[in-house]
Amino acid sequence: MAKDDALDVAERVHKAAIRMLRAARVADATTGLSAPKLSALSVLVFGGAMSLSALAKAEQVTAPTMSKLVGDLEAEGLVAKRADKADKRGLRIEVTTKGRALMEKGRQARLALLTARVAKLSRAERAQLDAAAALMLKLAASP
Amino acid sequence: MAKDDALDVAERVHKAAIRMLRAARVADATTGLSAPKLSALSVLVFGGAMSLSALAKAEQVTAPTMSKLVGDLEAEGLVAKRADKADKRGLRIEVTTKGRALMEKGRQARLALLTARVAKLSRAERAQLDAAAALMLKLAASP
DNA sequence: TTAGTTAGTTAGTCAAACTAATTATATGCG
DNA sequence: CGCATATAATTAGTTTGACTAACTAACTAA
Repeated sequence: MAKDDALDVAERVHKAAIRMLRAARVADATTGLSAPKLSALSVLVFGGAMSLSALAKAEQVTAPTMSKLVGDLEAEGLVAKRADKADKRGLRIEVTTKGRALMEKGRQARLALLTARVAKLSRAERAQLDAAAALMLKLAASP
Repeated sequence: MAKDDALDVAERVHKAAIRMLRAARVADATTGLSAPKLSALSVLVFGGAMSLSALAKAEQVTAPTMSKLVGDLEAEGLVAKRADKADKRGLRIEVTTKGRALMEKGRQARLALLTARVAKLSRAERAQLDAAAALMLKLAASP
């Protein structure tokens, strides 16, 4: 049976994830923040304070790109740069209370959109979705 | 039980989808094409030839932005513009053979990455993932 | 027929990506 | 130890991709 062939499953999950996130994306406007800035902020909130290079790597951009983004976020009071005690070249980039609040707002808007739709599913379907979420995380983390 | 609450499920699926696609994204470099161009090309391949405004809407950008992107893609020989017979103002944007091949290459690279990981799952897990894909499409299409 | 709408393009601006080069600090080897 | 090399972040300059405003051409309906 072709239906559970790894390639076909990868294909369908890939496409479905893209469509779902694309639909959710329309909610981002509520923050007034650009997608790259919102995304960087989100990584900081969930991953905790980190160096500029670590953040750049997480976001798959170069250090200069992230340097500029973080500079802008700092100017808006959404993140703060602290010196790294152990390494004088390095930074610790932290989310401020204001930054956390704004990120949370955008996140809520996205989730509200998705939640309204998830709520229409049956209990069994929600369980199915939840189990798949764990699997997708596993795929993402896979070596 | 909180575990199948709609908000929690939405939250976990949202995060998992983001992480999975972020992991897959590293493969896009193989095409030499930028993300917006690759994405537009992909919409054309799967959605078939369409007008500029339809493509712009699908990609959630404005008409001028898409006009420039399509112009670039045309210059690279990846798409072709044809006049709309019924409406002389309109265009039909078609993918060329070359465009289709390049898009397919990028798609394969992404999917190869995911497929390798999906293949490590059990048959039951793949089935679970596949069922969830259908549900995510439903969420994306939901009004 | 003419007023209003829709399709697409052009012009101009800004944000976000890159590479190359700079500065400062760490690290490691002879 | 001292110098070469590597690493962290920034600065400078360029390109790409996003927007709005303004335009032309063509369609639609009063």
